Amino acid sequence: MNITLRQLSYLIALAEERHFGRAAARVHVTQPALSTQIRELEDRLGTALIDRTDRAIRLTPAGQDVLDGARRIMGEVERIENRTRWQQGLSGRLKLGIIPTVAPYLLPVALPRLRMRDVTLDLRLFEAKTERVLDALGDGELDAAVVAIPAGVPGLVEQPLFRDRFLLAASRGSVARLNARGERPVPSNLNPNALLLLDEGHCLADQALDVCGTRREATRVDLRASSLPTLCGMVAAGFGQTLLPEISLAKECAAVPEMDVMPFADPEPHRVIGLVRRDLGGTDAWFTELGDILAAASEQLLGHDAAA
Amino acid sequence: MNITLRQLSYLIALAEERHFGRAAARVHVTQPALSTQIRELEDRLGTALIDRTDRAIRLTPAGQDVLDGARRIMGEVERIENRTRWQQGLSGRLKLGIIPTVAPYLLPVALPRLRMRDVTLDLRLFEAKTERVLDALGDGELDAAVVAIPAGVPGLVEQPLFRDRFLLAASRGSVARLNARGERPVPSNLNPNALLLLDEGHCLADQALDVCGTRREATRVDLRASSLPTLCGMVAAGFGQTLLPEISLAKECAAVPEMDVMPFADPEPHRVIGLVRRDLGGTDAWFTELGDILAAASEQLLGHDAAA
DNA sequence: TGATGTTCATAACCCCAGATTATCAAAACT
DNA sequence: AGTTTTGATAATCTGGGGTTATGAACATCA
Repeated sequence: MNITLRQLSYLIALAEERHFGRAAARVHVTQPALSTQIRELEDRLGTALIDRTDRAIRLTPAGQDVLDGARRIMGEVERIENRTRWQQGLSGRLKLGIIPTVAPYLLPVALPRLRMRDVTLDLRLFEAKTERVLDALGDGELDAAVVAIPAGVPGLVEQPLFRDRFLLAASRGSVARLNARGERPVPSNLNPNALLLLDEGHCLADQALDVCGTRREATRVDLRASSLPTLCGMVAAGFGQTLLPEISLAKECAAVPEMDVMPFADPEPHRVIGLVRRDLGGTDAWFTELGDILAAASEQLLGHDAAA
Repeated sequence: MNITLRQLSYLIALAEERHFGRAAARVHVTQPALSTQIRELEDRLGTALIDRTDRAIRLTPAGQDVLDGARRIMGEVERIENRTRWQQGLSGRLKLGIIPTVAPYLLPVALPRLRMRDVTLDLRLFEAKTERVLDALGDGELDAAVVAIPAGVPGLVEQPLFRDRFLLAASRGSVARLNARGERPVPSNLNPNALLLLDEGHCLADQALDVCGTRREATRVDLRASSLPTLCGMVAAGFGQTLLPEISLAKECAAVPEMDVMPFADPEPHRVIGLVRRDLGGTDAWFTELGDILAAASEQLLGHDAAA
């Protein structure tokens, strides 16, 4: 058998985690798989690379030497991938992550625009909560992702796409009553107990809690929706009120007529949706190109220029 | 799927052969296997690497770029293998090629000596004619080989092991008759028609023809042995005479008592057996160590110091 | 111009490398 | 001693990558 990139990448993971189990998790395999690959690398090279005498994993001198080479090799591999993959702009396969509170609204508008730009583009979408999207991005499973920025993860490049205002959503009656008073509501004055939120892990829920100055414990924990349409349904049924991102309005208001929205008082709370990618130092023409298309889509969707 | 070293090595072969079939042969796979790997590399990178429009294979600019990276990577891989594999001297797995006119005589003496030196050594032997041995060596399938030197192949390092004299072998009667004359035979005076040789491809046959100043066509082409024991049997049965390497004498003379040998007149014809390896610029302690053991074995076998 | 040969791509099938789950053994805590 | 943690080993299954057979495109030649 021959030495493989797989073995080298496992070695790197092991050297950095100093633990077989964690290293295995990092490269998304089970611990025995990693163990055997390391062992095979060792007898291929005829040398022990890992010092197993001690409890703590440590590299032998030879192991350190191989590790250095492995790092150079994997770096060169990554360089190859990045130089070639995108040098001809936005084409080929593109794996894009996107959060659930944006995807169903932005994509129907953005996808036709992408298709218009390049019919050969093979787009693979990955819809998941922010954390999983960013993990996948960090692992190189995704080429880029649409999330709320700043993501607060080092090593990522962020490009703002649009400013997404939050609006108060409630039943028609409640909104009419508020309107009658003639003043626009203030987020921090909302009754936490009547505030409906998305399930845990959705950044929108965190952002809503943030702008309201509330903690999750103060809210109705028995009523958490796993998607915005569900949440809107609950709001319309009079279970409470919530914050809706502007990007969802057209679709949700049409789908749930018993719900109404109204803007908050200035300064209006909002989130910024951006396109992020790993910082690889390569050309980023494709990245800005993709960003432009998505921004244009949001502009069409929001009916105005919401450049963040 | 991920990019692999296999794909990169296939790309290098293809770039150098400029031909799918030949490149496939070079890496010891069939043409479809190489084709699919190249294709997979291409769609992994999202770019055409090979310009197939023309009849002649050519790399696209991207292909050239990837090729450069691939070369760096494979170089680094090889460096890793050579640095680690032998840094602790002669141990671990050792793949050794050896020609058939040396193997059965040298090995029985050399193997115990190797084992004595290091019981952990996992020795894999490959017995084949010179050409195949050198091919395997060049491919990196072998770590070293025992052949007649100079091998005439660039990029190989040669270390002489011993001087192997050729002696005239014939039936007891013939040898007795020659001895009676009181003079030692001269190779170029042998009757080509009575000269028995090994099958084609054995370097010993070429060397015998060389020292006799004869061409193969002049010999009895209907009597070619595929091994020295067979050849000795033919000689003993009175079919003709041949040249035997000194290293084979003890064994063959004992096995075939009806055969006898006598030395040639000075300057005695001979071949030099050497240990060869690829020139990799790494440490060669293991190489000289192995050479020393083999030379000592030959010394024991030939009963004298035959340092070449 | 049709026949033939060369060359790369594709299809169908097969096998082993490498994954998984389950389990063990040894060391490090209670 | 009992429990937990961690890496190694065993048994098993699957997909990547191999092979052979065949197709399609193009060049070459009678």
